[in-house]
Amino acid sequence: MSEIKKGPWKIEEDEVLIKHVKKYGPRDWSSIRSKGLLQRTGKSCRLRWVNKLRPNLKTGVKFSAEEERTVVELQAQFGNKWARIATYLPGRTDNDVKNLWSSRQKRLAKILRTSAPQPSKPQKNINREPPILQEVHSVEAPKLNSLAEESSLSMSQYCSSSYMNNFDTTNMVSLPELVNSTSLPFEPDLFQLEFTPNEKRTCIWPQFPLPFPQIPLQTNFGHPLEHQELHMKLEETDFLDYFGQLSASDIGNVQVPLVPSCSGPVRRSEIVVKREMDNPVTPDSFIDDFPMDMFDYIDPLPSPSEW
DNA sequence: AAGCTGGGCAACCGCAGTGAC
DNA sequence: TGTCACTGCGGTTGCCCAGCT
Repeated sequence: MSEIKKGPWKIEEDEVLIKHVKKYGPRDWSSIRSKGLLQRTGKSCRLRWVNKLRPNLKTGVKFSAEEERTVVELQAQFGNKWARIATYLPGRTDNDVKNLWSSRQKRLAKILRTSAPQPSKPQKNINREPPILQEVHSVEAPKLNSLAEESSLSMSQYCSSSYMNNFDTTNMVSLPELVNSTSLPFEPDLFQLEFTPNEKRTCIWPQFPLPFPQIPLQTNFGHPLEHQELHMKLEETDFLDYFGQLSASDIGNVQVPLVPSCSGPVRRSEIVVKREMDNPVTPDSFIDDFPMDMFDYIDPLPSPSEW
């Protein structure tokens, strides 16, 4: 048997493959080699067909913002089930979706990495904000990208964000933890942005008793908050809107479905707004280029101006 | 102009599921 | 029931090219 050929496909090879599929349908991939038609493995032939030769593919067409949003939402829902996600995007292959996601994560990681303050020694969750919040404080305005039209997000998107996807249910974060800088559920490795697919993910707010713990919240803006005040402010934010008509005391063990909802408007992070004041950049350009899940993460926090 | 870097993309690899025997 | 071949999927790698220095 001749050597197995690898590497880029030639036009002639494509033609042979197309002929085979026309004749026998998209199957019997192994027979292509056994018949001596091509020196490619069956797997290689199938991959070539699925990713490049199949009809109705959007080859060379960039993902639209809508498609990108769909990918983000479905990834939150299904995890890294690229083939499954691709079925929701006509003309897109699992490889396309996978590459898109990979690029997106690289882009985000770079934004976070390049803007991160370099600590002299790693400190583990001591008197610090969640790392992501720190990054957001200092991040520089990136260039625009296709996510530019992202302007409103829901709390459910927060729960379905890729950040949250980093956590197994064992890593669920409570709201008090989120706002309490002395108790952090995050690990520095979060910035590796490696995900743990988990189809049954739910966003659980374990034991969210109100009023909040008697720990003054020390923000980056130097505004200690008493829990009652924070409670009041949180109620004013639309983050509680997510929970619909639940009273605050009902929120103790809410399980939030990960399917993104179309709930009401959610403001951009006030933290980002604060930072914009410190480092004026064009607001839109600053906001718009962030991966939407970055805002997902920080949306629930109340506005410093409201404190 | 040359070298470097990063993003996008195509293709390969390894593993798992499934069905035929 | 076990084995094998085939197929599908997700992770990873490597190439190409545009933009930057």
